[in-house]
Amino acid sequence: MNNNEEKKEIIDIDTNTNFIQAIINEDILNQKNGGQVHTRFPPEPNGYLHIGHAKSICLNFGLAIKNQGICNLRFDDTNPSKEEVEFVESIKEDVKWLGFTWDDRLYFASDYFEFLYQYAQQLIREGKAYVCDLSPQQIRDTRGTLTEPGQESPFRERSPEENLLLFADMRAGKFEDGSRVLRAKINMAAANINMRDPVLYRILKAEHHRTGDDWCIYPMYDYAHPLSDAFENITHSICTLEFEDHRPLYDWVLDAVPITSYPVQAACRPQQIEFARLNLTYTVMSKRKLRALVEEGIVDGWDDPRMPTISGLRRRGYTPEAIRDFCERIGVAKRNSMVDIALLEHCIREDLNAKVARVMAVLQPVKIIITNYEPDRVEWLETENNPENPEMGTRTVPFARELFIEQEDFMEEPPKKFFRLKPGGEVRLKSAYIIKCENVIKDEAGTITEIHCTYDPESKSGGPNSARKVKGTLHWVAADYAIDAEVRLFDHLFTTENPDRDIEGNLKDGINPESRVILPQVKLEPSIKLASPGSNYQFLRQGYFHLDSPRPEQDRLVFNRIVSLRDTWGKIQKTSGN
RNA sequence: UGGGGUGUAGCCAAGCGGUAAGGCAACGGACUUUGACUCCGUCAUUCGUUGGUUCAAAUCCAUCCACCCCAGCCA
Repeated sequence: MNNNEEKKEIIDIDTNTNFIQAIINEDILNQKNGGQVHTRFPPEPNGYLHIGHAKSICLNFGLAIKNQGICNLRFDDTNPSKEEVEFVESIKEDVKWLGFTWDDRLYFASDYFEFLYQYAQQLIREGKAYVCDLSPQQIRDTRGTLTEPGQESPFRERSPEENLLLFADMRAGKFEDGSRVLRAKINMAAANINMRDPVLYRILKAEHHRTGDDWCIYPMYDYAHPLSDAFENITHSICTLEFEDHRPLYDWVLDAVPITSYPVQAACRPQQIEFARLNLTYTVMSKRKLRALVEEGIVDGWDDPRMPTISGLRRRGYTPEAIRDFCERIGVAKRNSMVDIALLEHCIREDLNAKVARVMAVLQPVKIIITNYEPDRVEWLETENNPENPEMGTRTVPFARELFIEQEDFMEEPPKKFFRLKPGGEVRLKSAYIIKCENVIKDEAGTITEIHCTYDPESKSGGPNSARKVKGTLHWVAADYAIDAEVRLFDHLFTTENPDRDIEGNLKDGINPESRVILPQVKLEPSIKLASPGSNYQFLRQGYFHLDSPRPEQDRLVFNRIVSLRDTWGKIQKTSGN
């Protein structure tokens, strides 16, 4: 077996290959770029990151880790009119929170402005770029159409000397915004519109969040990006599908600027590779629409727990592990797709099920009186914190004469297979006793105020006679020991699976009116007093909940529902029309 | 109508000439002091279409069809 075959075998062990990893495997085999893998995550600091960015982050950092390579964090800050420091800080926080590190490899395209300027001068000297005095409208008018070639600019044949002077004057601020640009001299008849003498630099008298007013001309993405990649020795420059048409330009720029002249020692020829961005059912992902949700007050902010932003998911209670697992499972390909949000929900349930403590919480309480239990008696009963993980130990919960159970756990006239409390029926109270419904008390309006039950003292959980089986087990809380809290139930933000396709006009029209339901009077077992903000729990039989970090307007505990438990009974109910 | 992409199950996604992986969802069943979890089972005779090459095609060739992206001095 030769060296290459050995390597191939090692690579083949990794079952999680996608087309990009396949390219990398090939590159390593061929010792392209010395077999190194160096990627970058290059956000523009013009907004908050969302789960779609998480896919890119996991891809770029993940590929580096899997291939013993490195990944940079680079801010693509070439358009000062849209960018702010606030965004660079939140982006750094989100990447870190997701569990990735860039060590000392934090870069900004703006750090390269001087080099980029010098290379532009070089392009001018070589006759590969020229200053064009056409207005934006004129440039548009002469670019041609999808089917017709463009027309050459009357300034296309300016001499390098004149171009150099003009470009220097652009930098010196002698011209108004929009009055001149630097253009690459490529081919106005190219079938690919990006190659029809694209703009390399524009005049923008705007304050840049890092370089202040040092510059009034700024490089365009198509010029800055390939060179930034090259300066940083990026081997695999991964971006989304819409840049496929830009790849020839990416390569043109790299060809036009000789590698030997780089400010750093570079040995890499970066390769642009495009993949399909993430779309999720029941949500929107475009920055424009997310901003609209915030600005129109449809949600509370960028970190509203219903938002698909990283900060929203974090506030909702999603864990980095679950999000990384999700990104791993959705795969990477070139086909435009729409991932079912049920997969994300599966990932968070799986993660939390294994590691989060159980607690009893009655969301919509109704009172139970155990008529044969002494009024002043209280028993502290032991119950497991996590049946999936006995190492998490046990705690005690108080049992007394007056309890709360869930309203929906009692029905006077139950349907078939209702394994809960009903007149004359028995249920087990989790980790406590079997009780029997004896009597239902109502007010004048006919609403149930109390349910009178008796308990079977022999049936105590863990006791010698606890083996007696009844069909249902309910969660409960002792009334006098209950802690009050507010609970926010979250559901899909939109009612339609594909809001981008289905909603025309007002986003509001597509919003799920039950995307947030607030329950102000939830009863929790007393152990919850120990909970610290940001911690996650499973509320028994309900779902996974996250203790919200205190906000100024919050004067009590607030729990966000991350996701409900799977609910087979609820599904049966729905389909049977009850 | 030009150029660039993509079509494999309800949703993702492997597959790269040798007879359709895996996950999610769904549906049965077992277990259950969470109607959860777990477990077991079912779920593509067929890969956008139609032809062709071949002993053999999701894989190669041709044809047609559908969908996505591109005419910013945004990224």
